Amino acid sequence: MSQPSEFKALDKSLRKQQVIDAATRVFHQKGYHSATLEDVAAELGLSKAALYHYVSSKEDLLSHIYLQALEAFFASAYEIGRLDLAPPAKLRRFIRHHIQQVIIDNLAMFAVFFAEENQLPEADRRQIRREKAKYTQVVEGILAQGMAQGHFRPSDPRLTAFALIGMCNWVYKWYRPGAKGFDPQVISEHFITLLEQGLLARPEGQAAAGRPRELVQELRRQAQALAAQIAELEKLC
Amino acid sequence: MSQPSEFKALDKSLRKQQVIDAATRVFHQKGYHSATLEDVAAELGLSKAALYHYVSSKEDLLSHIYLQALEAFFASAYEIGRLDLAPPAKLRRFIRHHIQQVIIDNLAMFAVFFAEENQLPEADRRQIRREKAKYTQVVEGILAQGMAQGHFRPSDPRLTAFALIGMCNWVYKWYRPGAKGFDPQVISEHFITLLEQGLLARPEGQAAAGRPRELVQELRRQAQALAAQIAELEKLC
DNA sequence: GTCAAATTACTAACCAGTCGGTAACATCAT
DNA sequence: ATGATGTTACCGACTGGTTAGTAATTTGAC
Repeated sequence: MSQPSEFKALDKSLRKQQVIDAATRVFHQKGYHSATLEDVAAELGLSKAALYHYVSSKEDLLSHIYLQALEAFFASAYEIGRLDLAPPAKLRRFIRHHIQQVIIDNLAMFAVFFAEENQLPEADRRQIRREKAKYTQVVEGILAQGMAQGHFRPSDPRLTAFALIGMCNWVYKWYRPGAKGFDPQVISEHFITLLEQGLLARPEGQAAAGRPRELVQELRRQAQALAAQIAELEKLC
Repeated sequence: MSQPSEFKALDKSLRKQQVIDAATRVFHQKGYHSATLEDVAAELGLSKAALYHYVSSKEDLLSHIYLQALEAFFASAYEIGRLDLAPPAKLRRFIRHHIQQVIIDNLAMFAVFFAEENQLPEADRRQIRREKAKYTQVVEGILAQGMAQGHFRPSDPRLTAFALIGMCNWVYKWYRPGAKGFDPQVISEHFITLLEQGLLARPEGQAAAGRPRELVQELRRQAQALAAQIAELEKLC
């Protein structure tokens, strides 16, 4: 019968997942190179040699972590990008998903993902870079669409995407699960509001003046940026 | 005489700095643990043993990098925090300084700083954590002040500080000096405008300025208003 | 009894740090 | 100025500990 062997197979892949998860925790805590396979084995109550039943090398272990991180990235990103929603709503969904389901649900995984890219062989590294670029492009697409439809203030979509993704990814550096601290939902909504509304108080921008001289410089720069945006748009008309 | 010995001392500390800089580059590229002292020595055309004239251990080398990173952090942060400026102007200065003089001027150093904290002994780690908290508090202070004075929309200053710092720190992940890509000044001003104004188009959150033609008109109006503000302020200077 | 899971015991490579030494140069008493 | 004495900057060769990966062997579930 194939039933038992399927059970076996399931068992084995389940165990393999446990090995990967243990490695993720250990690599996160000690760093990929400092961590030994004995550490990983100890985390599971196994001997080092037993790990080689499930993975072929330490590097293979790291590759698996990266593959799963990419899966987490793209689990819903594409669908959100393709949803039939107005860009602001799309963006809100994306941010909530990225902060909560991607980063916070996989803290250790992304700590490793962001830290150990250079330990991978060049071929894998190139793939990772491509996939990251794709992810940025999803955000860029939402932003560009929103600007074209007049929902968002016009600005360079790539630079804005970098800002947004950086703000969200950085969460892995300071968020600690449990107990006191910020709730994932609170973080998401705070970031969404900050991104949409900005910092400045709405009613009047007048009191916001520092020294006139600096303000003039600042306004001039804004004026230049505006002029560039106008020029660019006029080409399209 | 003490003159000659002082010259010597200067020479030695200069060489030591070269060693630290080389280590920063190598640690950045390969990671602290993967990098060997032979790699660092090769970068300088020296033998491994020679390094021990300038530093006492590999870990000591890493400590030096962290100390210098903290210096870079605080070189101007405190002064900016204490300046007699309105909070929005203070914040703009801070962001420009952080992106350009802290992160971009020391890319490799901060790549190491953000990646290798766990390789330091616990005592050093605690100090680093304290200093980072202080740095966040400078930003928090500016934000809280700005909210109290009605310049900024009220919100949790710590969470906003995390967002801001994350957005700016993340630059080290994608900024590549030289050639094509974004200019440090452009990045700073873009982030400042995004943070202050937010993403949403000004007049209404709706599709008020849907078509490019209307958008151009809207931007022209903004430009005129800006020009008027500039003219008015220049009279005061 | 057989096969998968796991173990103990081992090897080969690597690397931080040490040691003994050398060449170049400075210092200074004579 | 000279040569005795010390110092600085460096090197090649080595050591001792560590660790990825392997081989031979045991355990135990069905």
